Amino acid sequence: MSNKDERNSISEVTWDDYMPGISIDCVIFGYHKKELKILVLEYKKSGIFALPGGFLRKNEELKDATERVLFERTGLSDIYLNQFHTFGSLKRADTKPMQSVLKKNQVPFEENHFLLQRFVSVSYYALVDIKRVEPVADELSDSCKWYDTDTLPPLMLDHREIFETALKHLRNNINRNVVGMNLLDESFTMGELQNLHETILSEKLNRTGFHRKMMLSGRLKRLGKKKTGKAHRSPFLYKFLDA
Amino acid sequence: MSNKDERNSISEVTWDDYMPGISIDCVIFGYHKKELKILVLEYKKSGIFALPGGFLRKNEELKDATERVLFERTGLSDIYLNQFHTFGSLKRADTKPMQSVLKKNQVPFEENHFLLQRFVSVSYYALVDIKRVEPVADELSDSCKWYDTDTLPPLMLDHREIFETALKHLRNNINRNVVGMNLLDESFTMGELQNLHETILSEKLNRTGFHRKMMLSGRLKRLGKKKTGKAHRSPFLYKFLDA
DNA sequence: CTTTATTGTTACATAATGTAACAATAATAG
DNA sequence: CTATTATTGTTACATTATGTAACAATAAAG
Repeated sequence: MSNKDERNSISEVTWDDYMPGISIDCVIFGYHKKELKILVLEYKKSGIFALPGGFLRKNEELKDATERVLFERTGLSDIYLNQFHTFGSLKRADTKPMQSVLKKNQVPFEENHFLLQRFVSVSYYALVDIKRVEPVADELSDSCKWYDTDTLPPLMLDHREIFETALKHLRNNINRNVVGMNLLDESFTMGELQNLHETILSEKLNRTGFHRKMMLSGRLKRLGKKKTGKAHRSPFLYKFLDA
Repeated sequence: MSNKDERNSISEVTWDDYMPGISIDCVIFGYHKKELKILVLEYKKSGIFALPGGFLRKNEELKDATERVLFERTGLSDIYLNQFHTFGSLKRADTKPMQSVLKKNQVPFEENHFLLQRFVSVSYYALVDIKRVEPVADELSDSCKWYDTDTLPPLMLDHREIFETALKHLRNNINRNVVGMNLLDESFTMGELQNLHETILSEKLNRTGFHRKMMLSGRLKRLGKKKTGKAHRSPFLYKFLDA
């Protein structure tokens, strides 16, 4: 199960192998106990928090680069990915946070260090099964952890805006089954699916209407019943038909 | 009315002032006589067609750069703009078409000429009133013209894919009033609005249903009647309330 | 066996949408 | 002036989707 060693193996690659000016940022959503969470990095002792990100190699497809970044942080390689926006504000040109990070890491750097430039960030959101993820921090960070989206720490640069834009797109996307397929177990009860929708939308939904809509959508297959051990009728299990 | 002289004034700016590796491509939609059109550049005598595009200056906001590009091609500065996707395929790294363009233009170039690199393209679509546009070609092109989207010439690199993705996003966006607001005159009849929707969607719509839906949406204001000179009841004029 | 909690189902009201018919009216032809 | 024609605005009704409440089923606990 553990592939942490293989990850972060950028040793043979130098900054020269990367496209300048282009970065990739990822909002990695997970779901557990009625809470929507994202992965956040904390840079070593600097109190600076950031979204997981990376850069594009000169001979690499944009999507492949994103999958590589995601693999390095999560250990997963079959992840649902959605490119939702590219951020190019001049606010992003402020290199002070990254200078502070490099100092804290005692990395010697010149003014023209690769990390100290303006990056235009192509941003993706990802949906993952939180139980399959083994978060690993990158070289400059000492933690990569799940944070409840309701209580995020202050994020560096425009990363808060990136997260909020991602959430907006996720909410618009919630009717596609990929959302359930990647955030829930393979099989789930109708109640669990409704809880997921309510958490993402921050809105209570009507039980009967939700049930009917899901069944009429034709995207669910009903499996057997699930013994919950609770004192009431046992619910059916469902799974998504492939998109 | 003519501001063609002020446009294309990049004389004081050198390639050094631009971010490397990042380009901006624009799908500029217009509408005339039940036809959806886009602006396409033809490079001088090379038979190579491309979407209007440009580059991002080092001290420039991404959106400002796009508005600058649009102003240079159309002369308009108050344009509806939507960033819909960023294209980073390795297919884009093929510099042969651009080399051919430079040769045809008798521009001497080295292998490391700014235009001969891999660009990641941040792409926008724009909606404009075709009557207000005075298309102007750039230095390397000899024409910038409207083409019916049903009969586009073959486009360079992945520009065909960029156009198709833009059209998909426009179709999803058609219910926002910006679509009508920027592609039609300020006031229009219900029939003209329906024709626009049908053209964009490539689909016949029901007249009664369309009329009712538009009126119930609360986004239209009914003005006076319009004399058409035709032998039938004269239609009302409508305008969009501000979004 | 009764109670309790939650799920599945049915029923009915309301709203949205599809479709057809009809009424209004501006120009034209006689 | 009247009838005709073409297109628009409106109304009516059927169909479908959605909101809401009531009821039936049932697994565990008392």
